[in-house]
Amino acid sequence: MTGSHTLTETESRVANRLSHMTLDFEAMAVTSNLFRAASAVRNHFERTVLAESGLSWTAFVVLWVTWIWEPAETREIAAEASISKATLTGVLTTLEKMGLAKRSRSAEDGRLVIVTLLPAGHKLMEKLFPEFNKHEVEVVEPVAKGQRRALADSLRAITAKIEG
Amino acid sequence: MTGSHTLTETESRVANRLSHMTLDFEAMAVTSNLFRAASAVRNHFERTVLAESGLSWTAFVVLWVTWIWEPAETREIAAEASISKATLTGVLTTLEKMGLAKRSRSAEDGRLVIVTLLPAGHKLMEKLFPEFNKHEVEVVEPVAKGQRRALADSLRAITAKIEG
DNA sequence: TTGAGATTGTTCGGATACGAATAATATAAA
DNA sequence: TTTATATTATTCGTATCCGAACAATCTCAA
Repeated sequence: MTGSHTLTETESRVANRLSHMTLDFEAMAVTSNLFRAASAVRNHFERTVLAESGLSWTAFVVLWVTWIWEPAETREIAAEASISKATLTGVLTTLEKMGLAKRSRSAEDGRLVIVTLLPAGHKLMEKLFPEFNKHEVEVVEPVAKGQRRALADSLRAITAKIEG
Repeated sequence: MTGSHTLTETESRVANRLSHMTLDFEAMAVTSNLFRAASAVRNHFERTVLAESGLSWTAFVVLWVTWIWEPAETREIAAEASISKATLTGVLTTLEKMGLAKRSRSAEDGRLVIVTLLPAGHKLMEKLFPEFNKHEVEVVEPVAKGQRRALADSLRAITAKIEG
């Protein structure tokens, strides 16, 4: 836990502040823990597996998506990486500066930009991704094996509901 | 889903790229969906409940933590909000500029900075938080009622494992 | 053919976001 | 008392991150 306060302590304080209101503490606990977990995992990955390559979390995700779907259109990448087009522009510039990926104009549609990995990008991902997955296993380890699919399903359901 | 590709399609592509490796797709699905969900929820909240107040997600969280624990030390707030001290400095400046909170030096320990809410901050949170919780309920709605506690517990376990 | 409307990537402005270095303060031992 | 060590918030540099405005391109109806 980041903070020094327990969940029940927080809930009781909130209840005091809003004693006249009916609040759904279970929903609160879900979103609250969702962000703590996402933030903790992201920082952990950036400080361990990704640190040696000098990649930010987002840079890695963009690289990964490109690696899987290449040649990939930027709009695809942005959607798959859950970032805006504006953000992707900056991250792609970073990846180009690092010599890992490159942009090229689409021949069919002059508006589109196509992204491919350079040799250094391929080499990096082939080394990095297995390590990354090992850390993913570690991260998920405290969740009982029989619970992991349910966890992924619940998270996917939340995303689908919002974005659907 | 943000992207146009299904999960199995992605997995099969990854398997092709790394057919010589043993990968844990279940762990991959958990972390992947964790970030999609967190990102989707955050953006949804920023575009709906928080948009009218002009608050970013982080600014809201900092405001909320302060509201609950006030008077609060900045190190407490940073830990509770899962952000670095450096980030908090900037966010607090924003909140002060908006007239919602204010800083003051601790009398006992000259190194510490104490944060309290201004009247406008109190008023805003009393109005905003119930609305926020309503959206939290909506977000969690697609997860079966009996599954919500398990979801929160799994997420908390992941955070604890990393930060413990 | 042309011109209105839609789509795409980039730019711009402003707000996070973090690690490292820093200055101020506190605490401890010598 | 003084000195070394530790702790705190801020500053600095750099990299996201997004919405809005923009220019380039495509589409399709008139």
